[in-house]
Amino acid sequence: MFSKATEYALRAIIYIAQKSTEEQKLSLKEIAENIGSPIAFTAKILQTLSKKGKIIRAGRGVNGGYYLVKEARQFPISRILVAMGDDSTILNCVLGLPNCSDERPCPMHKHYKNIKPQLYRMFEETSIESLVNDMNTQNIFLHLEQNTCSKH
Amino acid sequence: MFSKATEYALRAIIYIAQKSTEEQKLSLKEIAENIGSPIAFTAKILQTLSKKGKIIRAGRGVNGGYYLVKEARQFPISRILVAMGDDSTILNCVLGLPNCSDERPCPMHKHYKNIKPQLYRMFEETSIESLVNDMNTQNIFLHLEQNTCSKH
DNA sequence: TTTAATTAGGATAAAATAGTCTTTTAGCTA
DNA sequence: TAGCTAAAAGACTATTTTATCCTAATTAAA
Repeated sequence: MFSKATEYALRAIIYIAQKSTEEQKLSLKEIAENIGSPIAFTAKILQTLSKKGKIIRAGRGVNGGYYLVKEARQFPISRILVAMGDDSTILNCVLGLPNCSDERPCPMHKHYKNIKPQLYRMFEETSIESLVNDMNTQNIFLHLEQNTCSKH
Repeated sequence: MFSKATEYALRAIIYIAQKSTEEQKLSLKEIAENIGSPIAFTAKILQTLSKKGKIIRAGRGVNGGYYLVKEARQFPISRILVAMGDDSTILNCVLGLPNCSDERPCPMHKHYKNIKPQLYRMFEETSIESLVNDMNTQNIFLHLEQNTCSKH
């Protein structure tokens, strides 16, 4: 559905949002390890989320690291997609046609027209904060490991 | 949502399904022009849809070209995604996590769990034939041109 | 049986995506 | 201020995706 970079970005923001404060920054290493992403690639992504997305900020030097900017708790998840330049999935026609609309529908349009706004709203109306709240009150994690046993 | 190759494949199958019969085959050139895809790349895609997907067949030589295999009219659209190896979008977790499920939900899971089956069913329960029927009875096309004027 | 039309298939190229490595910059602390 | 630490930045590499080109194989028709 999204690029690897966007998947890592979504996981990183969720991890940072849950664990960081301006006083308790998270190192690149900690973040990369806990979201299962390559460390140097993650650095690139975090720079994008900082510079373009203004979702996180970085402190350098000793006790440096990344933390979520305060206002970002209210940001919708779509903000991450936009920062990563990867929001076409929730905006475009299934067949990739440039003019698909109710007025000029493609063959898939009538089937997708009720799903697309749900997808859009999922990313637009879910805030970073709400995900963190869910994680803090329910049994929700970023499960990285491959599930080998049948019971858990 | 899908790769370029998959988008071209979906458009190609829809075009072929609407216009071809075993007696009226369509040339590569005609198909590529009408779905707005690069001709040589389209050839590769049509080979995949023929060899791996068994959705179309090709006749070579004079009066050769592509046509939909008879049984393929009943095939679901998902068949094209599978042939192109691009069905992960309708199967995977939004965050790309390998174990995401009702039992081990990721933070986005509860928001996506009602949308994903709709997406899945859209491709699984819509047949190639039904799209052609819609196109033949309604004002539905593969609109390729960029829409410049405001009225149409 | 030659010729023209047409797809098949392999080699190659270009662009985008994914990922690494090295040097520079900034911030903390002794 | 010197020295350590961690991110920033840019160069570089690898892989995948997108796309092109050329030759071979196939087939119908002249």
